[in-house]
Amino acid sequence: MSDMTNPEQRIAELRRRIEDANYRYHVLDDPAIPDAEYDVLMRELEALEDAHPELASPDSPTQRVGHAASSAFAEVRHAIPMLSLGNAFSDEEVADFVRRIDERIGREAPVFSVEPKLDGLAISLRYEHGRLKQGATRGDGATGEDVTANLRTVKAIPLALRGEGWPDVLEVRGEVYMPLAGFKAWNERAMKNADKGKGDKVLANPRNGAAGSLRQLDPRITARRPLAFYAYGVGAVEGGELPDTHSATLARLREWGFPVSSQSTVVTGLDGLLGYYRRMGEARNSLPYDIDGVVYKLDDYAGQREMGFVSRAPRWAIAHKFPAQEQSTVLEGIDIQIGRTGAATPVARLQPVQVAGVVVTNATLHNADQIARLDVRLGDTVIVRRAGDVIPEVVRVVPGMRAPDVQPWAMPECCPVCGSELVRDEGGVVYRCSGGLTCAAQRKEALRHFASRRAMDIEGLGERYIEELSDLGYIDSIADLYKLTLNDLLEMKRRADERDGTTPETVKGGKIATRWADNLLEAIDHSRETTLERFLFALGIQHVGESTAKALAAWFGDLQLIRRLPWPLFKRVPDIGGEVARSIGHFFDQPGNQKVIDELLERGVRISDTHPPDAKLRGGLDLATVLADLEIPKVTALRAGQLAAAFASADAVLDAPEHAFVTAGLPADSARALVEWLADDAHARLLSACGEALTELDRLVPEAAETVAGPLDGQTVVLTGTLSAMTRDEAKSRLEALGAKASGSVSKKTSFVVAGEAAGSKLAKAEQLGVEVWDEAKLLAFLAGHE
DNA sequence: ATCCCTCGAGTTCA
DNA sequence: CTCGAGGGAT
Repeated sequence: MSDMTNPEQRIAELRRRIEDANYRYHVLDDPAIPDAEYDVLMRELEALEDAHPELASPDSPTQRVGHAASSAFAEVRHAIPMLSLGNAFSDEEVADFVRRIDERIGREAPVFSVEPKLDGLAISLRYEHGRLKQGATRGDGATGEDVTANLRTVKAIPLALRGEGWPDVLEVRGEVYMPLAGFKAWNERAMKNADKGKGDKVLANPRNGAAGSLRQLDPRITARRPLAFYAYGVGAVEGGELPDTHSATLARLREWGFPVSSQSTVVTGLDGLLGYYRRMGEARNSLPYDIDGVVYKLDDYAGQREMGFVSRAPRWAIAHKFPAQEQSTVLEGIDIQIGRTGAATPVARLQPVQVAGVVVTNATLHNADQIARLDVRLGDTVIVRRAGDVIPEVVRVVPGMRAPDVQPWAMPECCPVCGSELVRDEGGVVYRCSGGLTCAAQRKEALRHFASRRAMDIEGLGERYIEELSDLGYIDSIADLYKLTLNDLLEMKRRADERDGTTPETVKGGKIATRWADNLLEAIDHSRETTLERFLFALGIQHVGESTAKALAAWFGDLQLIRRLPWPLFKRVPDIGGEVARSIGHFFDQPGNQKVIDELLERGVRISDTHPPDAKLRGGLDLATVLADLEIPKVTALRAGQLAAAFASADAVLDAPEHAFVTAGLPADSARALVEWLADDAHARLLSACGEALTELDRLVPEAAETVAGPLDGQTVVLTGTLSAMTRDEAKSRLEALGAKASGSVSKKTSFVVAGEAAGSKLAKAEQLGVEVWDEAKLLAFLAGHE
C-alpha cells in the first residue's frame, strides 16, 4: 500500500494517525486503536524514516524513543517566573483566603477554577509556531533545567499543537507525573528482575519516579518510564490571545492537544471550595494518580491581576493540602510480639506522629526478613504510611540520618516472654517461640482467640481480664474459664487493684461492685452452648481457621469422632491436604489437649449440632484412598490402588511379607520402601488405626445423599463494603444458606461481588476483572425472591 | 514443577 | 488489609 503513495505523504499520514492515537488516549481518555495496531503504524513509520533520512523531523512520534545521552542540562531562565503556591491546611485558612479576595476586590462569592494537585514535577513547555521548542523543569522558579529531550519522550505531551488559533509563542505549564498503575507495574517488573541480578531501578514512589525520570541524562531511559502529563496553566504568550478566564483557557489547551485533568472544574464561593475538597478527599484513593491536595484559582484573569502577588506566590491561588498519608518519624525501638501460634512479630515503636488523621505510635515490621530488606535500625528516621489507609507500616528508612555505629537489627534468640528459644520455621520466614503453652503470651493469645466473637463469643472477656486472670493464676487453660466462680473474680479484681495501686470501683455504701463479674459469668455460661464449627475453631489448631473448622464440622459432624480420627482421614475433606491434616492429627495426639477437651465437656460445654458424617464421604472411604493419603514414599495413588486390589484390609497389608507387595504388582523399589515404612512402629499403628477408622466410618456414613438444590449452588460470592439492612456476616450466612460459597478475595472465579457503601479495593478488583457486582438493593431483592 | 486461588494469621486505632 | 503458604488443577 505504502509504495502506491509517495513516501512523504505516507510519512505525514502515519505521523498524523499516531499522534491522533496519542491524543485520543492521553487527552480524550478514549483509546481509538488497539496497542497492536499502534505498534504496526509505528514500525512502518520507523522503516520509512530510515529509508528516507531527509524526511526526518524532531516532531515525529518516532523521536519519542529518545536519542543518545547528553552530558548535562542547560539552564533555562523562565520568562515569567514559575511561582509556588501558598498552602492551606485547614478550612479556616481557606476561609481567610476567600475573605482576602472579598476585602481586596469586593467579591463575596467569587468563581474559582479548581483542580487536583498532582504529586509530580512542575514543568514548562514552550511552543513556537505550534511546535514544541523547549521544555524545562521549574527549578527554583526563576531558573530551571532544559529537559526538552526527555519531555519529548512523554507521549502525553504534544510535539505539535492541534487545532487552530494558538498564539505564535505559547508556554504551557503543568505537572509530569507517574500514574500509579504504571508505577506499580514498573516496580513489580524491576523487583522480579532484580532477583535475577539484572534489570531496572526500583522506584521509591511515583513522585520520585517522575522526578528521577526527567533528570536522566539519557532520554532513552526516560522514554521507557511510564510518565504522563497534565496541563494546568500558561506562562508566556506572544502573538495571540487567550480567553479571559482560567477555566476557558484550560478548555482551549485541551483543544490544542494537552491533557487536562478531568477532575478540574469550576465552583463558587467558600462552600464550593470546601465541597470540592471533601469530594476529592473521598475520591483520592480511587484516582489513578497520587494527589497531595487541591488547588483553588480565582477564575477570571482580571481578578487575578487585581489581587497581585505576595513575594513569590500569587494572592489569587492557594493549595489546600490533604493530611499527609506518609510521614517521617523516629524508630525508638523494636518489640517482639508473640502470637497465638508462637509467631514472633517485630513491631516498631515510633515517636508519635500524625498520619492521615490519626496518631500512630506502633507499626508492624512483619518479620525479620522485612527488617533486613528495609535495613531498619534502632534510632533511624523512617517513613510511615497507612496501608490501604488503615494499618500503619514502615515504608523505608530516610537515608543519611543514621547515627554512626548503629548495628543492623537482629531477631533475639529467646522469647521475650518465657525465655524459650525462638526457632525459625523450616523454609519459612517466621520465628516461633518454642515454649508452646508454657509461654504466658501464647496462653493468653489462645484464651483471647477462644473467647473471640467468631469462636466461643464470650462477651466482655477482653484483653484486660484475660491478662489479669492469667497473670494472677486463676486460669491456665481455656477449660479453666468454665470453673471460675464469683468469688474468684472478685478476689482476682481485689488483688489486681492492689497490685496496680488503683482504688477499687465502688457503688454507694462502699460495697464493692460485682455487676461486671455477674455479667462476665453470665457471658461465660452463655458460651457453653455452642456449635461444632465454633468449638473446633476456638481450639486454635494450627492451620484450622473458620473455614476449615466449618468444613470439618460439616463432613464429620461429631467431636468424639474427630478427636480420635487418624490424620490421613482428614484429607478426605476438600481443601484439607497433608499439612493441615497432620496439624489436626497432631493437635489431638497431645494428651494435654485431650484433657482440656474432656474438661470443657465436663464443665458444661455442649455442642448442639452433632450429626452423622456427611454422605459425601462415601467414595473416599476405601483402602486405596487411605493408602495414598498416608504419603508413604514411592507409594503413589496408582500403587495404592494395586495394593488395595490385592489386600482385603489394612491389617492384611500390615502382615504381608515384601514379596506379597511385588506379587500385588508393585515395582521392587516401591515394595522395598513400603516395607521400610512399615518397619516403623508408629507407622504400623497409624495404618492399623486408619483401617479401624474406615470400618467405623463405613458404618456411620449414611447411604445416599439427599441434596436440596439451592439457587446459588456452585457460585462463589464476595462481600465488601457496609450494608445498611443487615451485617455482612448475616448477608454471608443467608447467601450460604442458598448454596453460595462466600470467599474473602475477588478473582476471575468469583460469580459476583456484593458491594455495600464505601466498598474499597475488592470492588475495584471486581470491576477490573469484569466480575458482576450487586448493590444492596439487588441483594435484598434476590434474598426476598429465593428464601 | 508451576500457576492461581484461598485461607490463616497477624496488625492499628477509635 | 496484607503477606505467606497450603491445596489443587494443569
